[in-house]
Parts: sequence; structure tokens; C-alpha cells
Amino acid sequence: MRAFDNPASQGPQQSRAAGPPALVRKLERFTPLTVRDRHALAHLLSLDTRTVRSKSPMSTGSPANRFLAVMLDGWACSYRGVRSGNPQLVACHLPGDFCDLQSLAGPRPNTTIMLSAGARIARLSGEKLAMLVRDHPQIARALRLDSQIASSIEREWLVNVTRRDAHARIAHLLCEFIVRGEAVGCVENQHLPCPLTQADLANACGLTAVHTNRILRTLREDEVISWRGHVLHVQNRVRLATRADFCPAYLAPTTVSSATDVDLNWPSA
Amino acid sequence: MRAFDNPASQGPQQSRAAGPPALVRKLERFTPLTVRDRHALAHLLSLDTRTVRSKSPMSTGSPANRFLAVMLDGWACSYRGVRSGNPQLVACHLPGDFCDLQSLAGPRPNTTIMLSAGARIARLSGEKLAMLVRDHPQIARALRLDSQIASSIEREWLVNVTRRDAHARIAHLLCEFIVRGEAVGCVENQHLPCPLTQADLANACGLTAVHTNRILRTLREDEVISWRGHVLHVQNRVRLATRADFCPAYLAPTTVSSATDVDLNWPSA
DNA sequence: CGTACTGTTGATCAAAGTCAATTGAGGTGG
DNA sequence: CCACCTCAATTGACTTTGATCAACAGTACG
Repeated sequence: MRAFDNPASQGPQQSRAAGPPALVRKLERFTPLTVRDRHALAHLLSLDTRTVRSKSPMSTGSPANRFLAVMLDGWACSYRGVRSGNPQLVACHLPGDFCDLQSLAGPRPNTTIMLSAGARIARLSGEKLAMLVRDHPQIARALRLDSQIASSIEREWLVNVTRRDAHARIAHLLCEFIVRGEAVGCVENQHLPCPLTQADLANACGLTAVHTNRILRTLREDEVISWRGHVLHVQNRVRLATRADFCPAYLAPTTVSSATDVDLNWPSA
Repeated sequence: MRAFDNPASQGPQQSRAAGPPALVRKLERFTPLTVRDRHALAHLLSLDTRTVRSKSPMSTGSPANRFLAVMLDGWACSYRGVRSGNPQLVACHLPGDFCDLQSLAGPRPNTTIMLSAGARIARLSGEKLAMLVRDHPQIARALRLDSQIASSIEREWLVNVTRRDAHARIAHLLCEFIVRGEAVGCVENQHLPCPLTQADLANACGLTAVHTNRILRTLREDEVISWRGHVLHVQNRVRLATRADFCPAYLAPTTVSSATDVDLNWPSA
């Protein structure tokens, strides 16, 4: 079996309704885009797409021909391996997310990116991306804000695993998923397609799969969430957020006066 | 007592010998700099400096007048507070490090940066930084690489607290400090000035101060390290690295072909 | 010279890990 | 279409790591 189907084929399970690409949808939350912006972006995301049938590792291209992946559909997970023990899940990439901007510069040591079954990605060369941000300042601005959020999320994960008990960790991660999913239109009626296994969830939270299972059980028994067939359903959002000590501020763009925004945190060559 | 002494004064304890600023030294490890580059950088770092006498929080400026701090001497720590419990130490800034590039865009929610006693910083406005990277492409390139490493470190901390036991966590953090310290010329004969308290160390590793203390004791008893008067001394580096499962790859710049380096991961406005 | 951190040690306890066995579901090949 | 195989989920019994509570010593600094 090939890992990739032919570029034109569709994944077995669509987790997003048709419409603008998730990335476009997300960026428009940050800054208004012109029709031209939206068009350019959508076009770029349609040039070189791939769909995987089953869960499989993703390459970021050869050293000479590196590319950046944008999630169109399905999820990806970045794992960081260590000598002993399970790999650590360090990031989840939902539709509309970049699979680690930094991977353009080269693969990170000891980390692998796994695509969920049925995931669809768009591949972007560095040149294409550079052209895009050069010709579309609003998109560039939105991308900066988005990448700030991505780094904010990584930081929150660190806080999550160190400062919260197992119960709150799981709850917090689920809250994050729901909010991120909403931002890209993946949530319908509190239902979010989520291809992670319980072991993944455990690895993200620094717990064992066994313990994670028990916690999910109590969340189910308390009718806070249910999780059947790779779909997370949040039944009682308030209770979930309370248990998680969840504060969504880290997922919102830092409101930046346009004066200080220009070109600062992203020095260009 | 004022938090800041007058700009020209020296801190009470110099942790670095005189010479080029730590930042210059660090950047030169990435890419060769011209005399002009070095000069511009050193000049910029001399324009607006501050020294604190005692441990104190650092502001990143008013919304209208934000600045970026570069460590010249001493350390800074970024703490992320949570509702219940100790703040989490999310990053340490050694001489030559930026105190969170992102802070230029605005303060991060719930995080505070503390300067160690005797720390000296240079303050950089966004405009100044933008000019610098525009006029000095080699510096810009080095800054990109450096910021990649900074993000790599944050990721490693996540792995550290989730995938290693208390003993290895502490050892790993100390290994990191030594390697980072060496890169900026702060280590002399395996001695590194380190203003952290045991409680800080504990907060960085997701442990309690009590437990951290016990672990430091065993490390001392085994003659792996000693830690007296805010100076860390690594007596047996191999043993420390072994206990830590330490692999310094994440602290080294990803070797990047110059073809893919340009302007990609740092889209400019 | 006292006040407030910081470091140190002991005793006890609980949260989460480990080991092990079983069930269930989805995909594969005959 | 069914038998089979693998992976994911589930549950129980037991263990251990590191947290918690408490008290005290050393040290820096105003």
C-alpha cells in the first residue's frame, strides 16, 4: 500500500465541510483579507496536495527540496523521541495549521510528524511562501500572529504538564482542541473530529495510557464529554473548563498596535 | 531603593569577563560577521542599558513604547503564573539571549520576566532592531538561527519534564546551562555563575523545592556537581550527561543550506 | 541585629506508574 | 463471507516516585 494516494483523490473521511480552506478561515480572524489575498492563498494551497489513507509519517522533503506542509484536513502530530520510553507528543496540527514552520529550515532532531488516517495536506515550497508574504502584507501579518499563537500553545503545554494534575491536564487539552477546532470551523454542535488515540492523549499530557483511560472514564461518567469513533463531544463545556483551569487567552492573538507590528519580531533577510 | 541604577553603572557582580558582548560572541558561532556588523551590534547594545541591583521584575515597556531586552550580564527568568500553585519557570535567559522576542509584540498573558540581582540588559526598540536586520543580512541570519534554538529549548523543556524522572530532569537542565553558558563565554573551568535558587530549578523542572534539594544533595555526594554561592561547578561532566540522557543537538543550529534559508521561516511584512 | 529568604532534613501520604489480562473494533487475506 | 490479526480500549492489583507538612539552620541584607 502506498502512503500517499494520488494528489487528486479525496480522503476517506472528510472532517471539514466544504468551503474556504481552514487556513484562510483562521487568518481572517486576525485581519481582514481582500478577495485577491484569499484567492492567492487558496490557489497556493491547491497546487500540491497529498492525501494519506492510513496513519503515516510525513517527510519534509529532501535537504535540497524542502517543503512546508499545511493541514487541509485531518490532523498531524509532532512527536519527539527520547532514548528510553514513549515518544513525547509536542504539538498537534489541526486543519489550517502549519506543520512546524521551522521544519522548512531542516528537520528537527529526533522528531517525527505523523499524519492521521485520511489527512490531506498542501505542500508549500519556501520560494512560494516567500512570494506570498512579499505580495500580500495582510497575509504576512496574519501569519506572524498565527505563529505567535503556535508558540504560545507550546508554552502552555509545558505549563499544563507541570502545573496541573492528570485530570486537569486532560481536560485542558480537550478545551484547547475545541477552541482551536472552532477557529477553523471543525466543530459542529460541540462535536470535534479528533483522530488521536488515548495513548496520544497520554503522551501529550505526560501520562500513561492506562491512567488517561481512567480519567476519560470519569469524564464520561460525569457526562462532561464523550468520545466515540474518533469524535470528541463536549457535553458540559463549563464543567470541563472549570476542571481544566482553562483560560483561552493564550489562543487569542495578542492585540498589537499596528505601529509596533511592522517587521519587528520577524526580522527579514 | 530604585530597581534600576543609573544607566552607566556596573552591576555588583560581573559574571562575564570583559570583551565583546555575549550576543556578538554567540552570533559569530553561527555565521561570520564583518567588523562593520560587530560594530553596529555592539553599538546598538550600548545605547540604552540598565542594571538592576536586586532581583526584580522587568517591564517590556508601555504599549506605545515597547522594547526588547537583550541580556548583557546576569540572567533573567520568564515565569508563567497559574491560578493555583507556584509559577512555572518557562525560560531562562543567559547573557547574549533575548528576553522573549515575542514580547515586542506585547506582553504574554500571565507571564513575568524577572532579572537576577546584578543583571544588566540592553533595551532595543523595534525600529532599531528592524534597521539592524535590514542593513546587516548576516546578523539577521544569525538571529533567525538563534531564535530557532530558543524555540528548540522550550520544546526540550517540555520533553524534559514529561519524559524524564526528577534526577534526570535536574541533570539535564544543568547540562543545558553549561552548554549555553559556554557558547557565550560564561563558563570558566567548568564553573558557571548561575543566580537561580533551588526553588527556581524546581519550578523549571516541575518539581518541589524539597525534592530538588534532595537530588542536588545526591549529585553533590556523588561528586558530579557542586553549587556554592550561586556558582555551578560541574565536576564530572560525563556522568552528569549520562544521568541526564543529554544530547546537545537541540542547542546547535540546524545546518541549513543557504538556498533554503532566505526569508522563509521569517516572512517579512 | 533582626528579618526574610534560602537551604536542609525527617516523616508521612497520595497520585500516578507498572504489570498483567481481557475485551472490542477495524482491516486483511483466503 | 468469515477467520484472523493487530491495535486500541478497558479494568484490576500492586508499587513507587515525588508531594506535602513541619521544623530548623544558615546567610544576606537593610
